[in-house]
This record gives sequence, C-alpha cells and structure tokens, in this order.
Amino acid sequence: MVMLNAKLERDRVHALDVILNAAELEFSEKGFDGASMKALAARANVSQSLLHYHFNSKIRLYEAVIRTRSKLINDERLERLQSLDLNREDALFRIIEALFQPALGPLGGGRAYARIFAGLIAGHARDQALVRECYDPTAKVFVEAIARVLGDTDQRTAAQIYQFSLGVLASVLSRDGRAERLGGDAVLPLKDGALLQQLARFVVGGAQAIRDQTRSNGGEPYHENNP
Amino acid sequence: MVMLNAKLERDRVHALDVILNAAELEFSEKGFDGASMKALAARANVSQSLLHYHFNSKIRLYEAVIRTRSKLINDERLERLQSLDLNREDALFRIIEALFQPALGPLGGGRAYARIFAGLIAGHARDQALVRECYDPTAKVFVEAIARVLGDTDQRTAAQIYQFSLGVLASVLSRDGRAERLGGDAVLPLKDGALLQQLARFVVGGAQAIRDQTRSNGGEPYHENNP
DNA sequence: ATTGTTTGACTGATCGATCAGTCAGGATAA
DNA sequence: TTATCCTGACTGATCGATCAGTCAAACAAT
Repeated sequence: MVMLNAKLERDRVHALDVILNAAELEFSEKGFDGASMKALAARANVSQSLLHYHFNSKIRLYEAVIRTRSKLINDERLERLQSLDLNREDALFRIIEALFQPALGPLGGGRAYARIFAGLIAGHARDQALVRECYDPTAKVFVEAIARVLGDTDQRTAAQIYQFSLGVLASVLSRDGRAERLGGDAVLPLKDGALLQQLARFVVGGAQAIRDQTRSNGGEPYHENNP
Repeated sequence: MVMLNAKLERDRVHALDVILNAAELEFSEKGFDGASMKALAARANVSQSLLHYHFNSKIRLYEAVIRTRSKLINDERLERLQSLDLNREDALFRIIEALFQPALGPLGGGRAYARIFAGLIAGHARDQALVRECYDPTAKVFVEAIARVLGDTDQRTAAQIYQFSLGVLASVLSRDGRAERLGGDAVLPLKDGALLQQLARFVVGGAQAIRDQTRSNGGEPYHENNP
C-alpha cells in the first residue's frame, strides 16, 4: 500500500513535471501572453485539456512554474547563506555568491527559467503578487545579511543594493551574446564559473562604494552633490 | 501654401504622436502580446483600422514606439558623453551619469517606457534585431569610453561592465516599490536625483573592482579562484 | 468664382484564425 | 464498482488584419 501509493504519487508527479518543464520552456521563449495553451500542450506531448485538468487555468500553470523553480532556487540560496560565517572578511562576496550561484547553476533551470526571471524584473502587474509570495521572504533574509556585513548600513541602503544586484543578475541570465557582440571581434564567452566571480566582484565593489559614501556623509546619505 | 503644408504636416504628426504615446503606455503595461490592437486604438481614441493604416501591423507599431523613444534617449546620451572630459578623475562616474540620466529623466518617457526597456533586457527573440538596431550603436560608443577611462581594460571587460550597468538601470526603471518594501517599515523612496547618484556610485564601484582584479591578474583576468 | 478631380486621413463591417476554457466520456487501475 | 487520469470534440470570445467606402481638403480647369 505504501509502495503502491508511492508509485502512484511518483507517476503523478512525473506527469506534472513533464508539463511544468515544457511550460517553463515555452513561457520563457514566448512570455505569458505569447505562449498558447495549445503550444504548451504540444510541447509536453499531452492534450490541452490535461493542462486544465491539472492546473485549472493558464495563469495557475504559469504560477506553478514560477513557484516550483523559485522554491528550488531560494531554498538553496538560504541553505548556502546559513552555512556562511558572516564575520569573515569576504562575507559580502560569499553572500552574493550564495544569491547568484543557485540561479546560474543547474537548479536555475538554465536558459529556460532565466528569461522568465528577467521578465519578473520588468515588474508587470500580473507578476507582483507572485514575486511577493515567492521571492520577498528570501529577499528579506538577504537584505538583512547585507546590512549586517556592511556594518552600520541601514536596511534601506541594503535593500537598494539587493535590488541592484538582482538587476545585474538578470542582465546576465538572459544574455543573448550581447556583451560578446559589443566587446568587439570574436570574443569568447566566459565560463559560468568565471562569470559568477565577475558578477560577485562587481556587486561587492558597488556595494562598498555605496557604503563608503553613506559613511562619509554621516548617516544622511543621499544628497545630490557629486563625489 | 507653405503655411498650409506646415499646418497639415503638424496635424498629421500630432495624430501619429497620439497613437505612439498611447501605444507606449499600453505596451508598457501589458507587453507586446498582452496589448491588443483594440485596446491600443481605444486608448488613442482612434479606430483600430487607423493603426493599420499608419503602421501596417502590430509589430511595426511596436517597433515605431521603441525606435522613437530610444532615439530620444540615445541622442541625449551621446550628446552628454561627447561633452565630457574623459581625462578627469571622475570620468567614469560622468559616463555612467550620461548613460543613465536620459533614461531616468523626462526624455525617458517616465514609467511608460521604463517597463518596455526592462522587457528588452529579458532578450526575447522578437526584440533582438530591434535592440541591435536601436541600442547597439550607442552602446558600442559607451563601451569604448568605459574601456578608455578604465586604463588598460580590454573591450570585453568594458562590454561586460556595460551590460551589468544596464541591468542595474533596468532593476530601478521598472521599480514597483520593491526596494522600499524590502527595506523595512515606511521607508521613503529616493528622489530621482539622489537615485541617479546612488546608481552611478554603485556601477563605478563595481567597475573599478573588476578593473582592479583584472590588473592584479596581469592580463589573464578570469580565473576561478576566489579573491 | 464655380465647377469637377484627385488625394490622403479615417472608419465600420467583417474576415478567418486562434484564443482559453468546458464537457461528456474513454481508459486504467484498485 | 469507484476513483483518477486523460482525451477529442466543441464553444463563445477575441485576436490581428483586410476591405470598401466616407469625408474634407487641395488642386485643376473653366
């Protein structure tokens, strides 16, 4: 009975996974409105009706895709963050690594989820509630960690640094070879590992620059004078 | 005769502008696929047929919106860049200001174009040719300027810094109050001027961090060792 | 000045295609 | 049987696009 339920459950989950994976690909290439239920079904090799049977509506399927992938990513983010020693000198670098690595690695779903993620950055009304649900809790933990390791930095500044960081991540996740195109003739793309280092270095440098400016202004950070 | 032609021309241009402005709003809120020709027409207070009369197809109207706005932004970017003294110590900061200010200011079309711009970052296939046409030429000029002021930095690294910078910009352009939400209770949003300073500071700090790392590795920049 | 002609901006009606979603019922396993 | 998974056939709504035709202004001929 336990075995049988387990097998049943495994099959069911597998069928759902086929749909979710196909939907992730299709949504990433066409966007929510551009992807049709017919195309979604064809990509998963199931009938269109089955999508409605399992997910009730197109928007619910879309939400399921994002919930599933974001949970994988954010769970690993939190796990990596918790295993860090925030007192180390390179703590901020490690935090950014913990934030970026799960999205860049296999858990991030490769190019498939990347475009969806970048689309969420655009902040359309349809996605706002979903972002609040799936990303805000983890985001708050990271904002607090950033605020801690930056010393006397307030939450607002840390939140801004976090927002900037996600923008940098998005610019790379959905890369279409633009950096290589702009870089001149025949530049080779970076390996993913090297790219992560480059990304984290950039964010840490930026964060420290903001922190330093904040400090030198004595707690009233944001005047309009030039540096 | 000259007067009559002038008036006629002015009216025609005005009609097109009404459509373009309405389309910019609708596309920014709903995306390309989410915006219907019917809704576009209703927003411009013209018939749906008129959109096809002037622009032939939905995609051509979309392209016209992006061409129009991107030209305004990029022309001012280049103008600001050309008026800079790249030998000043804060040249990089000024370059980033020249890159960001036109997109943040009134020429940027406010929130309307911002979402469209952020959507372009997502890099869907539909937009790639358009981005190449409308943004790549200006981008190359800025990449070269960045490479110059960073000293011995190669084009590839400069292109990467440029790409990161655009990501940071996009994360802020389409802001929906997320930074304020994550920052804790009742944080006030920054004034636009202060936001620009914060943005530029972040990017400059990140760029210098990458440049310094590149230098210390002696021209073979991208190993996978941690700093 | 008063005609007739031409042009360009614009619209309502309507097209076939495609959309998301529904439903009755077949298939399969317990 | 009963419950769950799954499909084909179908619907009304909406999609982008096309078309014939209206209307006012510009032009040309008288």
